[in-house]
Amino acid sequence: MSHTTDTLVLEEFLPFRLNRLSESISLKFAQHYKREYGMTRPEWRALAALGQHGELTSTQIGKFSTMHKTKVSRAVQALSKRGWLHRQRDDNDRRVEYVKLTPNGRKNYVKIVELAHAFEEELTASMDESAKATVQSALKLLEELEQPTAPSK
Amino acid sequence: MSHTTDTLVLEEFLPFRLNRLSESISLKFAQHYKREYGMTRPEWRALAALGQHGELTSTQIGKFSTMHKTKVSRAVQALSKRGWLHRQRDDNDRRVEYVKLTPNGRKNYVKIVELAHAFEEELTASMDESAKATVQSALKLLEELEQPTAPSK
DNA sequence: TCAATTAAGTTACAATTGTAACCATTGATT
DNA sequence: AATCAATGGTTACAATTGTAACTTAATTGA
Repeated sequence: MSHTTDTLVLEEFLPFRLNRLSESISLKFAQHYKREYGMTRPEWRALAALGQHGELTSTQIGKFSTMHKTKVSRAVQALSKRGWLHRQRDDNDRRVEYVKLTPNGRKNYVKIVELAHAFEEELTASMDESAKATVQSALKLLEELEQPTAPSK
Repeated sequence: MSHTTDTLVLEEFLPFRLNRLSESISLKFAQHYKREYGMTRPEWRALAALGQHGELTSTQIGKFSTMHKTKVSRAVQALSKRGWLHRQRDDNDRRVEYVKLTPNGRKNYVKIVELAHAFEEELTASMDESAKATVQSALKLLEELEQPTAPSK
């Protein structure tokens, strides 16, 4: 029927390309916060979610950072041990625990965020505005594939 | 100096977006070959490299599929055990081993490639041609960030 | 009110991965 | 030729992750 080839060119295959890009970029960024703070990726993500949204439950951290609850649990423990988080049980629903950054936690968050902004800027420094726009559009398009917009009304 | 914000919006951060996209898409595709062939991601990648390029050494498989040599080693072992690969020592350099698909290996490779093509088409079915072109350009731009083109001459 | 479900979060265990050490072999240096 | 360094590939061990079971608490509904 159609152009069914019996081979696949890996470098043209979308999942592979995305995976390769993501790995190499994430890894490069991870080196920064790993070297300077000994932080792991799940920890960075939990930190980022808390820094952006303020007080959150672990479940919410998982939602915002798309991590499984066990990863969240371990990341929260690790960040707590550093003294970067404050944890507080909900008195109405004692299963729930609210987590937020301590002053020290936020101080470090801010520093890492600076790192992040600098990293992103340096990474994309060689692209002109139109190239950047293309990347933004593409990301948006791809993200929409994931969650096909709910029919409005 | 510039627009240094003291928070980061995770959903706008390039490494995060790429990672999230890549994970969700790769995972979705992995379900196919995992369910139907019990194959892991490293195995699929090694298979893809061999299917595309023919006979390869493990080192070359690693190059083409961007995997570490231990991953390659284990993947090759697993595929061998299935009878999908044929391995042959180089007589000139007896450290090296050439790996290629057996007829049965190729038969299965072709089937999985069909899966892959179908998956990619279905995934991008909702995009029109111009959207697809945008995605292609963006991927190319991002990939160029990684390996800044060697100065010609 | 008191089982039976369900939810939030942790923990135990198995599978996967990464790092480093390791063989075996080849190539380079003397 | 004899040593030394480098290369292809595997293996051992440690760290990371994922899955499932578990704990505690809340909710449902008979």
